[in-house]
Amino acid sequence: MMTRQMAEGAARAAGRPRSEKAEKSIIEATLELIGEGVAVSELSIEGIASRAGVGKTTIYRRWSNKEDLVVDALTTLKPPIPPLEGDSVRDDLIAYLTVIREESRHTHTRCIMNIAMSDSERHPRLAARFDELAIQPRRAVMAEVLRRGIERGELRPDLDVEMAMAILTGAMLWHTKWSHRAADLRDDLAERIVDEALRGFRPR
Amino acid sequence: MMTRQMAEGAARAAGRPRSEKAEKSIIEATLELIGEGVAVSELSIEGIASRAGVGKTTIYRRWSNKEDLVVDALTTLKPPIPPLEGDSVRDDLIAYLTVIREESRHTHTRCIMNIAMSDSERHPRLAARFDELAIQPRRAVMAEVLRRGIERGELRPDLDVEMAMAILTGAMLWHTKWSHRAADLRDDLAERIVDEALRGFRPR
DNA sequence: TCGATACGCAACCGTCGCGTTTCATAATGC
DNA sequence: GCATTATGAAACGCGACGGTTGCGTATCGA
Repeated sequence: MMTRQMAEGAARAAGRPRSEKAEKSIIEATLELIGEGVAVSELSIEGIASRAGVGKTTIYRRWSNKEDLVVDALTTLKPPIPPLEGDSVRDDLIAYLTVIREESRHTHTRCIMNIAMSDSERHPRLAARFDELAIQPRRAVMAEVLRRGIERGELRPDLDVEMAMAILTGAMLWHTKWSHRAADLRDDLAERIVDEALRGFRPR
Repeated sequence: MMTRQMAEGAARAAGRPRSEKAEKSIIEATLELIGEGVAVSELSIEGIASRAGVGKTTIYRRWSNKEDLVVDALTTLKPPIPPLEGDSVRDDLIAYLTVIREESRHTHTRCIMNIAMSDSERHPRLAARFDELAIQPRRAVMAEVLRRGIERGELRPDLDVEMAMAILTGAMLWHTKWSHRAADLRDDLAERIVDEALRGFRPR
C-alpha cells in the first residue's frame, strides 16, 4: 500500500515484529473519533494515540501523516451491501433505501458522511477513497436493480438509470438531512419515495 | 440581537463610538474565510482579525466567542430568491434548479453549504440559522411553484409537495455532489431532472 | 545469549490560537 | 480642554498539539 510506511514486503523481519493489535486499535480509535464527529482537521495524533492506548511513536512509525492514517482507516470500512434479489424492483428499491435510511440514523455513519462531504475539497484523496469504498459499490448495486427492472419490463426501456438513482438516493438524503417535519420521517419513508418515483419510471 | 455584546440600545454614547466599518470588515472577512473552505473549527479570531485589518480587541469587544460571530455573519447572507412566475411548472422548476446548480458551481456557496451540513452536529445554532436563512426561503418558493401547478391542473392533485421537493432538490444535489461522469453534468441537467420527475407528477 | 526492532511512556521544543492586558492614538460629548 | 470610550498593535501567560528523542522493556531470529 502506497501510503504505508515501509516494513511491508522485503525488509526481513530482524527484530520484534510490529504489533498487529496496536495497529488495529489505532485504526479503531481513529474511526471511533471520526464517528463521534471529530473532523479530520481536528483529529490529533495525540488524541488517537491516547484513545488507542498507544504511544505516538507507534503511530508515526507506521504513517507519516494524519491523512495517510485516515485513508487507511477508511479502507477498513467494509460497507455491507445488502443482496437485493427481491421479486420486484419495488421491493428491492425499498429494501435498499431502507438500508440507507437506517445507516444514516446512526451518528457514526452520519459523521463519516459529513467528513466525506465537507473535507472533500481539502482532502481529495480521502474523498476518492470514500467514494471508492462506500459510494461506488452502492451505486453498482442500485444500478443493477434498475437494469433488472428494465429487462423484466417493470421499468421504461429508455429510463436513464443514472437519473433514476439520483432521484431515489437524492430524495432519501434530502429527507434525512433537511427534513423538518417529523411526519416526513415516518417509517414508510422508503416506501413513499419509491412509490412516488416509480410512477415516472414505469412503462406507460 | 441576543448574540451581540451590549452597547446597542441604552448605554449612552459617552466616548468614541464603535466603528461601523470595522464591524463590516470583520463580518466580511469571516464570510470570505468560510467561502475559502475554512471550517468553523479552523476559523481563528486571529486570522479573522488580520484579514479584516482589525485588532483582536475589536472583535472580542463585540462578540464573546467564535460561534456568535459566525452566526451574525451568516445572518448577513441574503440569498437571492429568483421570482418564479413562468408560464408553466416545468419552466419554473427548471429555472429554480438552474439557480441551485449555478450556485453550487461556486466554491463560495459550496463551502458555506459544507459548513452548514458538516458542522450541524456540533453547532446546532449555526445549522438552525443557515436553515432559516438559506433553506426555508427556497423551500417556500419551490412549494409555491408546485402548489400553483396543482391548482392549474398541471400536477396531480394528490401530489405530496414535500416529496416532490425532495425528489427534485435531492436529485440536483446528488448530481452536483457525487456525479462522476461529466455527461451527467451537461448544461441541460436541470431540464432532464425536471422532465424525468414530472413524468410521475403529472395527472395521468 | 545477543543483536535488532518494536513497544508504551515521558520529556522535549516549536508553533499556534486563545483571551487578556497594556499602550499610544483617534473620535466623540460636555 | 477634558473625560470617556474605541481603535490597532503588540505582548502576555496558557494550553493544545506536532514531531522527535531517549528510556527501560518486550519479542523476535540467529
